[in-house]
Amino acid sequence: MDKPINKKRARGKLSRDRIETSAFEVIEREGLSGFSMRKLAQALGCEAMSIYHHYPSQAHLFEALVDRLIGELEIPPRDLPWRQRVRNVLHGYRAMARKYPAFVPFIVTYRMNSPKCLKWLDGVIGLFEDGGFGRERSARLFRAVGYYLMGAILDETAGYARGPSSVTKVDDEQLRSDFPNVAAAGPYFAPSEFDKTFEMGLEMMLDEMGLEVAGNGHAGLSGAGQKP
Amino acid sequence: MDKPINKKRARGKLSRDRIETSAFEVIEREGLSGFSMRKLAQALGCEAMSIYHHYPSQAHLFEALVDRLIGELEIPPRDLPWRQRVRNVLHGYRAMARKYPAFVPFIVTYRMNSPKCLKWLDGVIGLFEDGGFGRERSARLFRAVGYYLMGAILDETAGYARGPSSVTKVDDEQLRSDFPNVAAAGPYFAPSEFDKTFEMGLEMMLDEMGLEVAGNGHAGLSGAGQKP
DNA sequence: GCTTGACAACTTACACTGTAAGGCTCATCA
DNA sequence: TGATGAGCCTTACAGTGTAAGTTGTCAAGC
Repeated sequence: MDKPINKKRARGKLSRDRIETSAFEVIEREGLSGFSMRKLAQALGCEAMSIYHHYPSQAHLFEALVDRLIGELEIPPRDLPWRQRVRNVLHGYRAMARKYPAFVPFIVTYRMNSPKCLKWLDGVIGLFEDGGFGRERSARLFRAVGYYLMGAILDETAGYARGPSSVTKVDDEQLRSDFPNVAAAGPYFAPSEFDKTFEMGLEMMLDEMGLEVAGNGHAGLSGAGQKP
Repeated sequence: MDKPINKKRARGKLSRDRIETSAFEVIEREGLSGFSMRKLAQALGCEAMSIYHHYPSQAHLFEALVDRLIGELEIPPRDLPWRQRVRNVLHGYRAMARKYPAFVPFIVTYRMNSPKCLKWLDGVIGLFEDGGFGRERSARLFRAVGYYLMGAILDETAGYARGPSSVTKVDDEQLRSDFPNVAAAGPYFAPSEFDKTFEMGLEMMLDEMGLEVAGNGHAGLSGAGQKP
């Protein structure tokens, strides 16, 4: 009774752009595990299989989603202080993650290999090399800072503050009596504290790297430092 | 032709212990997304629905798996130097993750709230409080170090070194010419470098915390330091 | 030994998933 | 005008988690 005789095909209705935009919406609305090609199709007003004319598989679609997000990120210009450039890169990534929280679990487990993603990766690693640490140390610092960033966005979007995902629950009273340290730390795990905690950890790592670059004090200002 | 007339029920064959052990095996063999109740049942030599007599849902089963893993972790004794205690906790968690790499994506997105997990959490937060940072700083340092750890085990188990998960691939030649920084950093992203990179980042964070605890030098030896 | 009850396994069934294979319609071009 | 192919739809299949109901098995009480 829904669509009586309207057999007209909606030609040209779909496009990669429209599909991807809808996909983000469905993912955020239904959650990553609640997403399905059929729900996406419904949001688009088409049949599920129509999407397969634009992407050969769901994996290809998701890959396009990552590409779109990473493609919007920028590498901070070289005329900024080095430390500020690193901050900007991390904040940019984190902002993207917080814009699409439901998609984060996919992002952090996705191994990027598309040109768009590699270009961004190349820029970020280059940024670390600009710090003058040399190839090896740059690579490792990039990794270490990346670990921190991935863990942070994961916790901030899918973490404890969203409530327990476990089925067996411990109520507040028992928490306070049996797990006092957790109870005491609880307030600092709240979403309102995310920024402050993230900055603290980030500046810790930057301090260490600054120590290294400048030899002693907290410098690590700009451009390419000394190479070993 | 498989089971001709053998209608005998295998009573008491199943147990939570046996199911969980098999579940870990199936997860590691088939991957997290390849896991299913039916495959688990097959590994156990029973029907899928029989498992539901021991766990009301797959979520409950997975929760039990996390509980089992976390339950095996230990809080390092207080007579060890503080810095060593932190190292031990992180190494313990990381070793667990590397033992069940396919399960890691679930672990890092799981919000623990069972008594067993909370007990461990309480111990770890308490360990940070033993560092003498005070409640707030302890909570934030716990979080920051946790971010680093989660990101690390995620990359080491599900990360780039396992090969790209993307569908569009860039070959090595193009990588070297178009993304030289990535190509140069590549060797340091290999699994053989995991330990070294992890230690570097960990010691960086410990150094910062040591600086804070001791006031200046790299100390932060043992027990409860001064509280602000 | 026989009956009874509860427990632990099995059977069936349903709504949902991704997607392979093929069909239909229409704009474009020869 | 007829052919082509792009763009969407239909059908179908093997897989998923799990609700509901059934049946085989064993221990306890008579």
